Amino acid sequence: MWWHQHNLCFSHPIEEDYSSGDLEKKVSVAGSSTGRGSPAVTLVQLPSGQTVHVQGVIQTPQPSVIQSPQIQTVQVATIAETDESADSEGVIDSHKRREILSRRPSYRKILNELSSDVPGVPKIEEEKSEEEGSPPNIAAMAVPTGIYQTSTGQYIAIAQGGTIQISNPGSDGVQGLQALTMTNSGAPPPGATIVQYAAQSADGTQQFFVPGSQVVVQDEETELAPSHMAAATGDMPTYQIRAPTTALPQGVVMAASPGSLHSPQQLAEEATRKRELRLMKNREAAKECRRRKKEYVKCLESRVAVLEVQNKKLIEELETLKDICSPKTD
DNA sequence: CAGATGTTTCGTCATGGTGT
DNA sequence: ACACCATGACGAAACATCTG
Repeated sequence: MWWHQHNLCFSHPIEEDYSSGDLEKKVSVAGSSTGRGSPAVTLVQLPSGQTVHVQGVIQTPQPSVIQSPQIQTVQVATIAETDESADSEGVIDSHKRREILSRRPSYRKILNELSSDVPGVPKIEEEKSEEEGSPPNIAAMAVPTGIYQTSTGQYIAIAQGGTIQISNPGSDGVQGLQALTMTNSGAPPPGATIVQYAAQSADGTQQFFVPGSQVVVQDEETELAPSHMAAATGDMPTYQIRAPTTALPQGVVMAASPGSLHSPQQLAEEATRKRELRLMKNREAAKECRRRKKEYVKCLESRVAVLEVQNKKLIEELETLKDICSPKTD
């Protein structure tokens, strides 16, 4: 909803709260427009507490910083209408809101569009390996043949020579990185456990997929409980990468050919497996989305700061020109 | 210090957009 | 048409701050 409100922010004072704390920050926008031709002064309070005065001296065709390319004025009007009649339409409120809140372009798209207009705005790369999404410590140590992310956000890089590197994106630098070597990286005997890994991480359940051969990294102690519920603090969770032929422990997600499913039980298991996989992917996607969103907000804030400086300069320039054009006549 | 209140973080669901 | 992805919305839990 917040981007719709931004559409109004230059004509109405708005105390804006990103809904349900999803954005974890507040940007207060108080605006006052004195009408046509008069400069509109807008106060933008950044989450850091800094107050930015954005004064529109010159009405340029340039879109507002906080406008998405697809501003939908109709939707804003609809929201206002919904708010007014909220008491009578309480039941359909949720559904209506969902309908009202149509999709906006992704942050990556918006930012890239912004950055193509303004040189100061950094681009969000298509591949996160260029930025903080992929910890630099992985690339610094070896040339990985594959990088995977676990369900708890850790990155696992499998390097040539069988070295597995695990890094925690939450920690900066090399501290979060742990490495281990597969002892039988050449040709593992069928059914044999390839490697056991004990990490100092306080994280709980681990699970990731390695396309092709080994399938699972499983925390034996915490099964598949959600990571935030796992109380493994201080313990040394163990992980195993198993060959697909081994009997998998409970909760292990593993691909199966759909054609081999017959019994209802197998179908149910398949459905469960698909659901688990979907949830896991969506979990990771949500994390990534939030990370992008934060980056997006940061970029917007920095752009506001840049525009503020620009604006100041223009005002000064205007004053100078005024002085030149209309010198005092006394 | 305990309870209230606010904030942050995370997982999940719903849904639109997009590629095949 | 379908699968998959991106993201807003929502609720729950953890954490922080305030208040009596």
